[in-house]
Amino acid sequence: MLDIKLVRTNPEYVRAGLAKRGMDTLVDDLLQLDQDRRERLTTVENLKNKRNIVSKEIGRLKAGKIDASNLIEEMKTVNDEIKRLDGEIRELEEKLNNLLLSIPNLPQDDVPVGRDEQANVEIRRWGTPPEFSFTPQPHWEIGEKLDILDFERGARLSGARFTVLKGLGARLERALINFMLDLHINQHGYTEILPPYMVNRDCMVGTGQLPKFEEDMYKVAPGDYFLIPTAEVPVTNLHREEILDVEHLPIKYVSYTACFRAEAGAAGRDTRGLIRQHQFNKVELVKLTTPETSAQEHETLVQDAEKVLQLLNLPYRVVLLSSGDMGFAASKCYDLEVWLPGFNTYREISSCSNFGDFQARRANLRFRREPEAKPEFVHTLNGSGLAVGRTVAAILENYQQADGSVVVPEILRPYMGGVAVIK
RNA sequence: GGAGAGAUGGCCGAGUGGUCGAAGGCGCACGCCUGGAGAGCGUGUAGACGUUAAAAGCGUCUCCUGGGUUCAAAUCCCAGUCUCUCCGCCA
Repeated sequence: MLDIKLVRTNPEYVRAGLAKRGMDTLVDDLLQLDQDRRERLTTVENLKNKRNIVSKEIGRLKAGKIDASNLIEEMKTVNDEIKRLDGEIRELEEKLNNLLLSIPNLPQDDVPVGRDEQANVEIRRWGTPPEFSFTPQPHWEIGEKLDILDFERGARLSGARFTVLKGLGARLERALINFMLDLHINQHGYTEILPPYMVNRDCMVGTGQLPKFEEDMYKVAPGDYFLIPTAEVPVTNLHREEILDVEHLPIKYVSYTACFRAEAGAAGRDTRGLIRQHQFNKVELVKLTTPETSAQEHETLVQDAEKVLQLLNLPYRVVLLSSGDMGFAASKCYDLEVWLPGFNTYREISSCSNFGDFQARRANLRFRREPEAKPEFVHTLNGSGLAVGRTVAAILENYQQADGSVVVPEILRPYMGGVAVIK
């Protein structure tokens, strides 16, 4: 959520930022609602002040057995006016708040400006795409032939975009989850969180999924629950409504969860394979930090995610997303794209974002520098470390051999009971 | 699912209609004291919003949430959420 005070004091800056996202008509609406609200607020607060003073006077008179009925009558008309103004203010605040909740974050200054992924900037590449003496297969064909991925039965159980993992396929998924968690816990200093997979509406508003993207979320029938689309939601909201001690920052959490996405707008895209599923596994990194350190923490977050790909020896590149390609809540975002030989291209496997105070303001997530200091909003960051299903796809495609078998990356073998080849 | 109890400041806890944003204690900060520490003593310790260029000051709101009664609500009424205890069910 944008800071209404920033809109008020620096509307041109906000207008310019939103223009980079391809929207600019909202600032005037915000200013008008804000001004209307403040005008009425000043009036009604003066009336309430009067009411408080007179009420105390009435109390004194009654205590002294003196008649106060004329003052009580006067207050009745004042109360009618207060009630009317309070109603108007409530309406204006609701409009203002709804509008603010539907406006995306402003891009940081070093984010490339553009309308879509065409304007993204490649930052660096790591590794060399493997050469094959045969035509590399897409992962779904490899997985089906090895009888470790079962798309047909996934569809029978649940429908399109659901997959069953079997035997060493299931084992590989589980090995990756444990490998990633161990790496981030032991080498990168994150604390593991295993959160609920269903959260309430407040959490979804806090991280920015609601109110704008409700149609992409799975809603659970009894109660007002949502299936989490990413561990970002429960983990970022863990400290909502809290004021954290500055010496506890940065807080670094790593969390494995299943993720659930309706993919409502993705009909016809990535219909085969593991790339786009309604349910998938992900290991997520989340940081809460101070404003002055968030840019640096963002860089190290990306490096922590890259380390997974490096240890698995999977070629990838880092891309800085353009203003038009970034997610709603992000102020700056790097994607990691892994090389997929079956697609002959790089595909997103991790998205690492700095949200600034955008989510913190929604979730009322603050910290205090000194015991007596005024609370400030933290900066929140997160990134996949990594999407597990896509990592399975990347391993199958990069490590495939002419005979249809797949070599297990060395670092995973201890997690696979020593299995070196899936055949 | 049934029955009951409860929700007050960072924490504990008092407060059943009127100088209550809230006693007291703990914790924390600063000062005094001390060779130093502790004890002791003193002072101070919520947040949001509005007014302001900003601060100070002032005002409004907040005692789980949302409505209501009243000139006046932590306190009375209604609805909801959450926590705890007992019973039932259950991996």
